[in-house]
Amino acid sequence: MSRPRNQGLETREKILDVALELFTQNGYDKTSLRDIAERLGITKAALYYYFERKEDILLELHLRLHQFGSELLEEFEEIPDGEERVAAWPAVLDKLIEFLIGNRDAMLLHTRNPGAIGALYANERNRLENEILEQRLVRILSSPAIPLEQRVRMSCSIGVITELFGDSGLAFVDVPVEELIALTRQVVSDVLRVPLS
Amino acid sequence: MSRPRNQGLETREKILDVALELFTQNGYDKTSLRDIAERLGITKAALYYYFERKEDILLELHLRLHQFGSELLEEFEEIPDGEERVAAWPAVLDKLIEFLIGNRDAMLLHTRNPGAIGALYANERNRLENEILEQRLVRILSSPAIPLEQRVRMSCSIGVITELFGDSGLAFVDVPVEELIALTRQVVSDVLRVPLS
DNA sequence: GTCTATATTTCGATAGAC
DNA sequence: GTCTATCGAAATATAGAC
Repeated sequence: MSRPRNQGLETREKILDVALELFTQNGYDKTSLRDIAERLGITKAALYYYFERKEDILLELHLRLHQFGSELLEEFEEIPDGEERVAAWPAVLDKLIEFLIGNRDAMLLHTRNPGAIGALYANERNRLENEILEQRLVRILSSPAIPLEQRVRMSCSIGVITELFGDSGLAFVDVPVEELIALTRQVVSDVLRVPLS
Repeated sequence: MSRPRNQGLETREKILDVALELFTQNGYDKTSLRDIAERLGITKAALYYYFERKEDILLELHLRLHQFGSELLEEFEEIPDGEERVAAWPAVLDKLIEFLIGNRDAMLLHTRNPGAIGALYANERNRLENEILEQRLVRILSSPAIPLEQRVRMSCSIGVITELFGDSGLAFVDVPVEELIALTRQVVSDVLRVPLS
């Protein structure tokens, strides 16, 4: 029967939601704290109760993706290097597709604000996590246990997915999502030269 | 024997060159007119002699790409719709690869400044040209004379190229450019399910 | 064509009342 | 938790001399 005490947390989440939308739509630099505040019906100053700096809002949105990437890599790294990883790669792509569908805005935020995201490197925790994630992916794609051509194809497969569910998707808006996914998986299969699950 | 009177034009070109570099490197919003002026050894105010507004510099850089895209589309549109266009698509990709290699900065300018580029939509001429170019590409990729799967593959092939010569190329810096191009063409060939020239 | 000087605007951030 | 009011910095843009 107690009145919910989490209004603060709700407001904080709303700030992040609105910020994600505006940062994605209009760009981080061109989105002022005033824009965010007005959308929420509060004032600019109120935002400073929840976030010390504007950058901290972007940072929190960014670190969410680290979580997904890290978990995905962790699963994959448990697989022995070489042929087994090549065989397991399609499953990684499936999970990536699923994630991109559910987080289009979050992905757009990054692809459309590389400068602002890059500035987050000033944050020590973020820089460290980024470097580790990149090293882990590059290590996977640089393995001598996998032929160069196959590694290029693994990289290309990521490109195909990000393209179709990113900018280029405009031409196929009429195609049902499920059919588009099926076609994507088919193309990815050809890129990897192995059938998907 | 007459002293060249085109110093103005040369300065104008230099402004565009420096602007392209700084916009690409540091972002459009984070590049001030002062930055550009100082690099050229002139003052901020002098820039206003050549360009009425900062945006006009970006606009001129942008419209250059319209030229390439329009010419590429024009060639392709002369080909009869259907099988013949499917057969001609690989040649389009070759030209695209060649262009991307020779204009990496110009491409980076766009991919890294979607907000600023998007703001150019306020310019009537630019908005018109953009819409026409997009319509022309969408029309090509929407043709009922080409099976859906093939059209998706045509779209994906663009994605593969932009990916490998864009962000994802980091993992293969040690691979010679020529070899990387060869591998790219091989993957593109698989995506399209036709051999490249 | 280029300069100095300045007007004007916008934004991130802070202080303090309620 | 939210507000009003304001500061300081930086950027775009303009005016007018040379």
